[in-house]
Amino acid sequence: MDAIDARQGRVKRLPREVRERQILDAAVRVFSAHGYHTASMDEISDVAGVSKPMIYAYLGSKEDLFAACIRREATLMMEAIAGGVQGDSAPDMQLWQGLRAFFSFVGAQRDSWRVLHRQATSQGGPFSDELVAMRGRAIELVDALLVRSATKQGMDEQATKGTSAMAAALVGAGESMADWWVDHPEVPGRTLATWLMNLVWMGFGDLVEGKVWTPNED
Amino acid sequence: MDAIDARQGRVKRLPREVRERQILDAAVRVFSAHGYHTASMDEISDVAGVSKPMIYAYLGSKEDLFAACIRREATLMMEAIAGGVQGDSAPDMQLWQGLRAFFSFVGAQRDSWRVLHRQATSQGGPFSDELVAMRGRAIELVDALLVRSATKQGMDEQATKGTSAMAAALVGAGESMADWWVDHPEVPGRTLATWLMNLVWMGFGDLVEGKVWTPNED
Amino acid sequence: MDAIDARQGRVKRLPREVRERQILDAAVRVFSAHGYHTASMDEISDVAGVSKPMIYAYLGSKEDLFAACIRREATLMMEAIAGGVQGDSAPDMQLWQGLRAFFSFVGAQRDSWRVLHRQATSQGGPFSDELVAMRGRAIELVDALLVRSATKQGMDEQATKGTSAMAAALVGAGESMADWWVDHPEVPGRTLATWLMNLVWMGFGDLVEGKVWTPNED
Amino acid sequence: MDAIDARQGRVKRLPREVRERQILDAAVRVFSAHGYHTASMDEISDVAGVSKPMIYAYLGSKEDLFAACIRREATLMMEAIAGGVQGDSAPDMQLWQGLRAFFSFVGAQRDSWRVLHRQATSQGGPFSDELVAMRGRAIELVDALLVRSATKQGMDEQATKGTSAMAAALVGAGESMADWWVDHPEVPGRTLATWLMNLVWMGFGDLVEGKVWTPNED
DNA sequence: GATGAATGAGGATTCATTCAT
DNA sequence: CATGAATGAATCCTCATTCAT
Repeated sequence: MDAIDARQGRVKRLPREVRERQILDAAVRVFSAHGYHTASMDEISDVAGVSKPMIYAYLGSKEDLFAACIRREATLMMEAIAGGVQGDSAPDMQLWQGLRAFFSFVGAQRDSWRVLHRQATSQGGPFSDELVAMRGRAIELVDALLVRSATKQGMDEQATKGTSAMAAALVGAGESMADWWVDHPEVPGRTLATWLMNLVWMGFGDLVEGKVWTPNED
Repeated sequence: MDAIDARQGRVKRLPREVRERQILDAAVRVFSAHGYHTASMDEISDVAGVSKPMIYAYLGSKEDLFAACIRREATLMMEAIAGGVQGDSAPDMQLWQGLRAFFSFVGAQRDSWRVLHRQATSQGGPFSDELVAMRGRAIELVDALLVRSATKQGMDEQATKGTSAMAAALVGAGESMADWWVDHPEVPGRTLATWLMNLVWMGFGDLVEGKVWTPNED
Repeated sequence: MDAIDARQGRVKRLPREVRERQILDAAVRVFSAHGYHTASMDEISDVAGVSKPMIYAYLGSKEDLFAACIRREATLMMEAIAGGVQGDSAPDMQLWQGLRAFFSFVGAQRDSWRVLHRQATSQGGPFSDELVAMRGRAIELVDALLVRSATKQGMDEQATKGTSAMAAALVGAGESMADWWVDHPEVPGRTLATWLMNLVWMGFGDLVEGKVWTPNED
Repeated sequence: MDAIDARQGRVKRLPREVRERQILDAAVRVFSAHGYHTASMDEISDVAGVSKPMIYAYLGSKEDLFAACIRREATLMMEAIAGGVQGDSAPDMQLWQGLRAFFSFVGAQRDSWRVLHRQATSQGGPFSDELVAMRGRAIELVDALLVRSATKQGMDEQATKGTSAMAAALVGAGESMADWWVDHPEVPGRTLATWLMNLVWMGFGDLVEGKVWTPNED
């Protein structure tokens, strides 16, 4: 009455892997729609078509579940970006390729990823750990690009100091621009990438070449 | 502890204005520390040294209270920035002055403001209304600067299109840099302002002058 | 600055009697509109244009206040009815006069009295005391009429027993009819009185005369 | 008290249906005892031997719960009355049977039903919806009886007009008499039914036969 | 493996009531 | 006399989480 019950309807005895994906998909949807706190495990289990105990068994607590969502989505994004960048390109081309990939990804996930991103960065607790780490790695990558570019062109020690801050700025600029995109969906991602590229890369290039802006007095 | 308590008057009757300030101060502290959802009205009332009914009587619901916090803090910030910018300066100087003021303000409020900012932007609901509006105004101001600068130098129609996106990027870059600052508090705010100035302003200047970056192929 | 302040606006130093009437008027309005529990002392004080401490000083607790409302309104009603009945009339005419007065009163107070009545009879607690007493007196009066009428006509001992129950029924019928009136306001009160008179008085008359209805079997 | 507690299974898992009945039973008890507003969900859950979340999960909000109580009890009553009336009896016998059933039901539920009835009719809000509907149907049924009886005996057009008002009066008289019963429990329900029958039916019969009461002058 | 049943704990909100001025 | 200021005490409701089946 349990093992021999072959009617393939009643209780779908799916492999764990499939169940986990179902749950994560539902969780991403619900978290995106309502935010971390407002989302309820009940709704997630409903959307997933899985009972709550299963969620706890497979993914752990709500916090764990959220972290798993972030991890999965962020990983997808990093992979998308990494896949778009050719390792043997020049630094500027690499940055360009990365930006293109970034905006492509965000454009395709408009409703899910950016909301998750917001949620994760805003929660004070341990939630953002995954994302902070991911963001840190992104910043480091950009920083490496900047440094490589600068070094190659002979940037002086002094000026190098701020590259990491600038990398952070660049990443933030990208995020902010993605945000701006929500209200201007007609602009193609490629254009955004171009704008940002010009804005920051040209400025950085000037900097490397010694063209420094300084306030007159102050 | 009840009858012998000789401290003059168990309950100080303070005017509404004072109490409201107390409450807002406490609310900013608590919201910053725990985030909107996790913060409890109980804790806020404790920190404020006021009973909960007073909060509801004076500031309304939790949501109202949060909005009031955001409004107050954001207004303070905008005023600080506006106060730092001289209307008759050149665009680049105005931007510089604004950045200086921004980083000064953030530096002074390190623990409170930026967290509130995060909270507000992450909550999907009506919370962020105040802040979104404020941010919109900030972006508009920067945009005006960019446009003014570009026009003066004869930027072509085509290129002008993206100024608002770039303004958004710049604001985001600033926010992100402020975030980076948390982990590098030894860097003076002035330096941050300089970096950001160089990063974006120089790039923007190049753009205006027709030095456009374009991908080789793609 | 207190006694000599002759500007007749600021603090109206009205005699207690007037204040009490103001408060009771407001209370009746608010209780009628929202019901006892849902009504708030805040709203009553607002409507009365008097501060809450005054209410407590003059009328006591919320419960006391409600009782005072009931008492006042019920007394008005009893007086209206008593005023409409001529002591030297025949029983049937007295009942008729009473019904006329009752429906007149209810018709004039449509929005206030009946709601209060409902509230009072429904609250389990000590609220209804006033009203129950008043209602009891009304029933007694009707009962006296019935008894007088019956005795005069030589009703046998046995049949007399139920007069008090019938009086209660009559009062209830009147209340219920008044209720029905809300949905049929076009019917004049006089007509209602006639209907009720015919319904119960004629039946009672038959009873007195020995025309008793009994179930065939059962 | 924790580990050694050997009673088999601390929490009995009962099917939803059973729990719902338990909850409704408790709710009827508590609402009857304290009235809608004064009753607390805490007490209901205590009495039901169920935790509050179950109540909300199964029956919804306090308002919903109250409505469910009214609905259940009123339905029971209507069924009791309907079950007591024989469709092929004469109108007077049907009324008689209905009254008998009504007083039987009320007599058996003395502590619960009538109080609920009072509560429901007194609350202004959407509570009474169920009950108002039920009462309306009762009045319609009685009205139908009256009309049928009158038509059969050739009542004139004019007099027929007030049947619905009289039906309302009759229902109110019944309720009021049931109320009076609380203070005179020694009287058997059958007697009450007889009294009421005589009071209203005989009067109605006279009316039909043209014996109309009219005030002498006025 | 899978789930309906069950709850402890806590959170927002309201309100009658009373001081201190 | 008159009131704004202040609060203790409840109340409704929700939700993450876990058993027993």
